[in-house]
Amino acid sequence: MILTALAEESAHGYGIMRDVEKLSNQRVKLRTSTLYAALDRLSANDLIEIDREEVASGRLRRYYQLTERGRTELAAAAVGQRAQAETALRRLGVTDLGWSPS
Amino acid sequence: MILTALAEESAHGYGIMRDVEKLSNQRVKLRTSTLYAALDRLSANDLIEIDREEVASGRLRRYYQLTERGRTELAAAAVGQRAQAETALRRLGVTDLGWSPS
DNA sequence: GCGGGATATTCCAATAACTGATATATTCCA
DNA sequence: TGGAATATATCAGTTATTGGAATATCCCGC
Repeated sequence: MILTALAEESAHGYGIMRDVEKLSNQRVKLRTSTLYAALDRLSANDLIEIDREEVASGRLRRYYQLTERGRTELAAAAVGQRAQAETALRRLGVTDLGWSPS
Repeated sequence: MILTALAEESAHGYGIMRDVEKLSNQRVKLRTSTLYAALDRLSANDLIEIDREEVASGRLRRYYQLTERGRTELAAAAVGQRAQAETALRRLGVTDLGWSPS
């Protein structure tokens, strides 16, 4: 979800938090401790990298962006997850296969 | 993924393991320790329950099935994940939106 | 002007989850 | 006869998440 939040344009931690909430229809709320730790791990694994740092009104803002590897892995994961979700719905016999991506 | 594995019919641990591998195109391999602990947790959370136990050739086989709650939560999660995957692909500019659910 | 919520990151201790390994036991195939 | 597949259990060690507190500014309403 963090990678998805960064798929369109670079964002900083707090912005990612808000986007992930929106993406999940408020069902997933990242704690700051989870988020910043995840950001560090994703950086260490070369899936994201620092785009730039800004200081706006005394507050630091560190913008992250997807790396090429992050882009590739997100695409692969998304294709897999979509297929898995379809399988689940088909197996459950859910007939309404409509959706509204945000 | 465990819930998805159980969406069609009840299955036992080892069968779930194989199905999850298949569902994920071999990308996710559940370790036995992960799997059986997860099964215990899902039971405790009333998402799955024991369907029946069999003894086939000296080996125990414990079949699990989704509870009504498990069914509902899986459906909700699948709808959410599909939407999230679509968003990711759209944001990445992936134009091939076809898929082949297994 | 004052409290509260939003913005923004950092760090900690406690809890939860996953990993890798080992154990047990049978069946089937080469 | 040795290895892979089938099946589950359990343990110690690592990794990840949680919930909280700390720090600081800005904006809104009252």
